[in-house]
Amino acid sequence: MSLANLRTHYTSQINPEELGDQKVTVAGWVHEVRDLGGICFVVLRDREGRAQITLVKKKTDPELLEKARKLVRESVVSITGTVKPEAKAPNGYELIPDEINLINESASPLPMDTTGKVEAELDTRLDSRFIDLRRERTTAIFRIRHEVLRAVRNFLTDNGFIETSSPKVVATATEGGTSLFPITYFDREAFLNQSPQLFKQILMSGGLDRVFEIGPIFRAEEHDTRRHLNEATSIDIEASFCDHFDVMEILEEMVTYIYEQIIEKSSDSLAALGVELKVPALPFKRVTYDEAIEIVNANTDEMLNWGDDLGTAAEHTIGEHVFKETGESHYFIIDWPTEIKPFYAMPYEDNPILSKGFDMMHRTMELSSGAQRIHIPELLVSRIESQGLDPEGFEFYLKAFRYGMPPHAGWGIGCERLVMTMLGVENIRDVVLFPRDRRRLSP
RNA sequence: GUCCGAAUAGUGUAGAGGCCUAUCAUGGAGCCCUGUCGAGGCUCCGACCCGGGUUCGAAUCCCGGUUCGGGCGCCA
Repeated sequence: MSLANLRTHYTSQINPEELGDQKVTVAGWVHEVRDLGGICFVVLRDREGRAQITLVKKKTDPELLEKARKLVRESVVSITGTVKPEAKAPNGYELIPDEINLINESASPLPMDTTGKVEAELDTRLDSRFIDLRRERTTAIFRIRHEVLRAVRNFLTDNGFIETSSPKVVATATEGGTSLFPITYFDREAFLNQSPQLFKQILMSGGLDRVFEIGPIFRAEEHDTRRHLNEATSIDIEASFCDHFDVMEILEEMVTYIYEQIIEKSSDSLAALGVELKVPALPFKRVTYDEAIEIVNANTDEMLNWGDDLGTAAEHTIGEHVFKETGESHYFIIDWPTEIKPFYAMPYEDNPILSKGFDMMHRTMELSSGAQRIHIPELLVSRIESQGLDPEGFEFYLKAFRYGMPPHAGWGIGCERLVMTMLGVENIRDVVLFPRDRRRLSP
């Protein structure tokens, strides 16, 4: 038996002028039942919206009316009825039912409210994500995330990038720095990959020229903040015959394109979230590392020395400073000391204590980091060594540099941070369906 | 990891040693109600995180634990 007869239309597809007096079947969840005595309203919710089913006591089969009154909220139903244009009804129509098919009754009470009357805490919502997703606000976030990723794919594809995938199970640490999750790979130890970095660089040696990847990254850091996850989604690119400034332009253009696309395609979701988006102005301000240090030292009690990394407080100070000056949330920090950037960041030829690494910042947090990469094998080996790492562990990677590696550059941007900063969401877990953090491993 | 804070019906909350037989909202059960759209009215149901301690008496104070939230660190 086909289930196609359970639904002919989404609620949003019912146009009362076109479908007036016609029979339709809608399927979804019982959002609410409002029984006024002589008249009873059932609100059915599907992914696209809601429909009001109206049963007038005097005109309805008593059995059907009783069935409607007894519906348990959040049960799955399929309802067939006649579309009746009605100015008093939400969306300008209501459905006069012939048949109410109770497909799966919900248990009661619900783990949380779905109507927006009583807020639930994030932890409660994540424990019952399936119910949380039945709330308009939550769905809106994930609809927008989908459009963000679609915009990324469109933009990068249109700019000559090929979508690739790199392994998530790897033999060795990719970059040093962060801790990795060890796993068992048959009889060997392996790790979950922290970044596609080394693999996308190898693809440059392979001549793919411009690649991108959207995929999971794993970090075993025991961080405990509103903007960190142990499993995140990274959007990465790598491009040959480019320097860091070239890929910074690609990055800022991509970000503005995404904002434009979300405004165009997701106005309903933005409205549900109460967010009014402003497209960032191009080009993003370039702040040098030296200027960043000065801003922090001039505006706070903190005294940073040249060579120090920028902490959370420093990032906020610089972000607020740039925002005051430009009215923009996005900016770059460039010309970082080589020593505090990863080994693969290219030092400036004429001043090797500075690197061609950059960070792309939002007022509130770091969104992306990138660099022109070292393409010269000898230099790469000496940088690996000077960061206290063993080049032998990187042989699979270094090999690709000895047989014709073009100069190249790239970046990675955190998908969740991009979405949360765009929507003004305060906790990164809000923009992940099933977040993995220091404590949460289920659901 | 560390510092600060919190934990009360399914959900969100009030509560400052006896006023607690624990507040309110939402929810659930039931009744009334013909235009609701956070419907309204009435009745009922449902909770003090765990373990010690102080006290005549603890939801309330103290100690330990657990869990959650926030800041910082680590990191992107």
